[in-house]
Amino acid sequence: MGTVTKALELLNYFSRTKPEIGLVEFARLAGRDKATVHRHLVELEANGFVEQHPQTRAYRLGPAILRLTAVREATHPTRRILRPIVESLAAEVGELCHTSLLQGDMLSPLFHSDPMVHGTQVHFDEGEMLPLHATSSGLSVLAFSPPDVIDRILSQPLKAYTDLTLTDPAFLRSVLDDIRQSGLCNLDQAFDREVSSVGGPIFGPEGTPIGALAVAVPAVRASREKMDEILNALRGAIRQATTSTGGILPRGFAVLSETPPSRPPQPNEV
Amino acid sequence: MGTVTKALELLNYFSRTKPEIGLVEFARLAGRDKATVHRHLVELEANGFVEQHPQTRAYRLGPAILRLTAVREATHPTRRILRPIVESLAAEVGELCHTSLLQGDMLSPLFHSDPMVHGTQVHFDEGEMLPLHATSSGLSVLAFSPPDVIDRILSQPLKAYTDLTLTDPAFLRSVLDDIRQSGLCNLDQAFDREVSSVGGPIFGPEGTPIGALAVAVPAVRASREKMDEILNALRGAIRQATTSTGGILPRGFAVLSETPPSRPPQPNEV
DNA sequence: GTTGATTGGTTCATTATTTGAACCTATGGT
DNA sequence: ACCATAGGTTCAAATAATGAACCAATCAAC
Repeated sequence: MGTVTKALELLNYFSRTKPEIGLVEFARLAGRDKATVHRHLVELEANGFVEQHPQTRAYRLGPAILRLTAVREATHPTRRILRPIVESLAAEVGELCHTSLLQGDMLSPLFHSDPMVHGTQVHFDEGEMLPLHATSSGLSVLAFSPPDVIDRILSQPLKAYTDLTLTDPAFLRSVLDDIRQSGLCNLDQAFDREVSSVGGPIFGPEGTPIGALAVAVPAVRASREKMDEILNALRGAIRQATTSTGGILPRGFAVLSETPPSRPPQPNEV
Repeated sequence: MGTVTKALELLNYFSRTKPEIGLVEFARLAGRDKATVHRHLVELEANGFVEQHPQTRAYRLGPAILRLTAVREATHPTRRILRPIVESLAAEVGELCHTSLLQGDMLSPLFHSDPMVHGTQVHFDEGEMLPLHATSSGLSVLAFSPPDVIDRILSQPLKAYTDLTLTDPAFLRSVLDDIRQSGLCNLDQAFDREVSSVGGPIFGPEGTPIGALAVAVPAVRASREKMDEILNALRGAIRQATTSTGGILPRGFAVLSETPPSRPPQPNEV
């Protein structure tokens, strides 16, 4: 592992619940020597990726990332476009909805929207990366990814996040086949013991997935009817998210998402 | 210079006008060997800081920065708070308004808003860092910075961006004194030959500047009356930006910004 | 106060990583 | 068929990263 990666990995320890981290704690988290971590933090700070609280001397994310986001969004406005789609989907189904972008072999959460219409909410941490094999977002992305990606992911050890996480490669392949049929993935308590989720892929300009859109529902509220309703709403949001970010839906996908699942085809329809 | 810095500096070559950069061009820009740059890009890509266009193989900013921005904004919502302030100021004065955050000895642009009410606009590149000595934003930040920072900045060679850039340390110190009196800085064509600008500091929780808010006006439109009007509007925006991001105005500053410059004091006023 | 525990930070000889000239391959233009 | 330019790789030489030990400051308990 290169020095650059070691330094950049430090940034991943920041999260919504841990926005400031001290030197010694960083060294513990990263399992590296204090001196090494300090050098890395100094370099990150010099480049504005972290900044130091003047009093506590703890480190937090710096202004450089905000500027870089502004630069990327100016020409490639994924975030600006996806936000209203996520928000209106969340409002429509009344549940927490989130979107994430493919980053290597994980999904990098972009943001979420929680309409807060129920007493219990799903906890969602924007700092936590999502695995491809154990989330509805991840599996829906994987289903439409090139075969070599699928082979690579399924050949490595698959971590079980709960007792319901699917870890058998052969069974996962059959799940991926189902997802390719329906276009979406419904996963029950595979990543979080109390959450049932529905996810679908957002496609890029080459017709391959660049990210995902998903709805997370507390398992206690996840009735069959509710999940069907969410699946329908999600289908539309997926289409919209893909086309408005400049992506193209793969051939089969467009057809599937045109057909409302519960509506029988009309004979005279054009 | 450490390896981490060399890699991170590559990200600074991206800008609104240059959102994708190829390997060889990167090597030219950075003045480093192609092999070195390639290794750095591979590491940045592995961490999601850049991604590669599948067809052209050019590199662009990656999804990791979006996630990190989301994490920072969740607990430290500078961007979300400053946006409406910048937008309403831009609408009020009818000119391009921008905000930037202090990052080391430079200002890192956060975003800008252009109301587009005139035929000519100021060009503003979010990718370009702003120097402290040659911009109204920078000088207003410098004026309220600790003496050791002022000494450090003024003792290093000061680049002249135009023939009107102030580069004499002694004269700059007198300018800083004036800025401390008025709270704001009005600078004419010092960074861009065709732009006149007015800037003021945004203060952090310790009463030291964390960034700046500024209005940029095409020099041809920069009449005395217009600039005075802008100065007044900016004063209010500065107060609002500082307090709503959790900062505190330094002692003298609060008083100054209460007093409209062109209004004579009333004798019976409390 | 004094002690001890914890934190941020630094030093420098040892060690491992980064570096870059040369090389390979693919593509596009003439 | 040729040249120019692009992305990417190799491996010995050069350089930068590493970490155990050390220093200083802070804080809580006694």
